[in-house]
Amino acid sequence: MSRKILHLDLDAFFCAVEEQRDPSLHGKPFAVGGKPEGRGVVASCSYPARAYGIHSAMPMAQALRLCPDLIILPPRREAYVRASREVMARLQALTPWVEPISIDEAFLDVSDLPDPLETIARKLQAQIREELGLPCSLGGATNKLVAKIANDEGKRQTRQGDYPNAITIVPPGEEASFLAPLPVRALWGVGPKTETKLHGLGIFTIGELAAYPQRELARLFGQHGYDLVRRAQGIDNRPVVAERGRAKSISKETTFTRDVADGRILHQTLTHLAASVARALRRKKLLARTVKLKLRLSNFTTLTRQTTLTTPTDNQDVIAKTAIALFDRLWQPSQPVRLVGVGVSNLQEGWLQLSLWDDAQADRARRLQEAVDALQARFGPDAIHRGFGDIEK
DNA sequence: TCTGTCTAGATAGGACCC
DNA sequence: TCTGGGGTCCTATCTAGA
Repeated sequence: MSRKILHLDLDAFFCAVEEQRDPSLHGKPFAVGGKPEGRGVVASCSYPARAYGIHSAMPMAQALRLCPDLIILPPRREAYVRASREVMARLQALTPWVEPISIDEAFLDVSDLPDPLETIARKLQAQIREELGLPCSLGGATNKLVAKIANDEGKRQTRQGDYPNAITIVPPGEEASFLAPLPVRALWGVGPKTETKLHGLGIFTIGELAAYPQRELARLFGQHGYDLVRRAQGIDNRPVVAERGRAKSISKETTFTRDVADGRILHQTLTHLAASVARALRRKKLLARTVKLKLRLSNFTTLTRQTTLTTPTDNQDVIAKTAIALFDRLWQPSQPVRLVGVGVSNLQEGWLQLSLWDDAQADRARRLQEAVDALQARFGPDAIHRGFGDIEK
């Protein structure tokens, strides 16, 4: 018995939410994203804007050149998160097997429901449109990979200029033949680099990829080669996972409007980013052991440096000082910088040990730990070997 | 004490996704 | 000419310890 998997994608999601707030936007070319003068890019654009060749991730200045009348709206993330929660709640009411993959996409395993996939998809689409006023498209198949590609393909084939509201179902047994004529770029895991390499081998369609000797692809691409062939054949046994795991990393970065070569400004920016990362850690009740610095130079070269602390932290001073120390070792004074970023990884649940202590003990331990962190940030990770774990009550 | 081998973890960068 | 931000995963390389 084959599985019944749906992939749901909210059409031009940010724009659809903006249209709810201001219905006069309907039918007009508009985009949500950063300012054109501030190196901003398009996060989402309306379907009338797409008719001008505008697409997401395009620099806003370029979008404006393609469509001088383009209306530009700043992103309102909280509104999108609220709308997304409403949608996910509808999906979870239908089945517990819902895997959100981003703010506007989710997989559903509806194998337990008696109706055919297409009927389930139509009901869901109508419900989300009627109850929330949001357009969406769905793809259905026996696995996640084909459902997702079916949805992308269905949306691509609908008429331009309006929300696609597409529903595309691939019946069991037709996975490989559905995929075969599509370009390799349509396959998950094939980006610009892999696409170029595959073209170099004379592989342009998924069907050609599926028929290519697996051993040869494995030699050229390693494990990735095996995975590519299996995907090209429409094979994907991954389950729909209802619970998403804890975050593995948290990062904040910023691109300057103009490249910056002033060390003082760069240090200040790193301090602000570190504070923001620390706030995110505390909000999620997490501690991090690894601090990572990201630097992008004028020529778009991206450099990263990271270091692992002996004791995990959510202290903004420790994160800032560690990031700045990494930066000072990497950056040559007066070198223009396009972007700086601060990230943390190696995350663990925060302050679990303290749950057994009273408030005064917890407070003393916290202050002691912060002193340890500060010394470590100043003198390096090896400065103190007796960390939190050795502190006696 | 020195050297070689294996392994695990840390690090840096690349590719990809939305 | 231009290329955001926030993630995940993979690979190659280096290093420290057994």
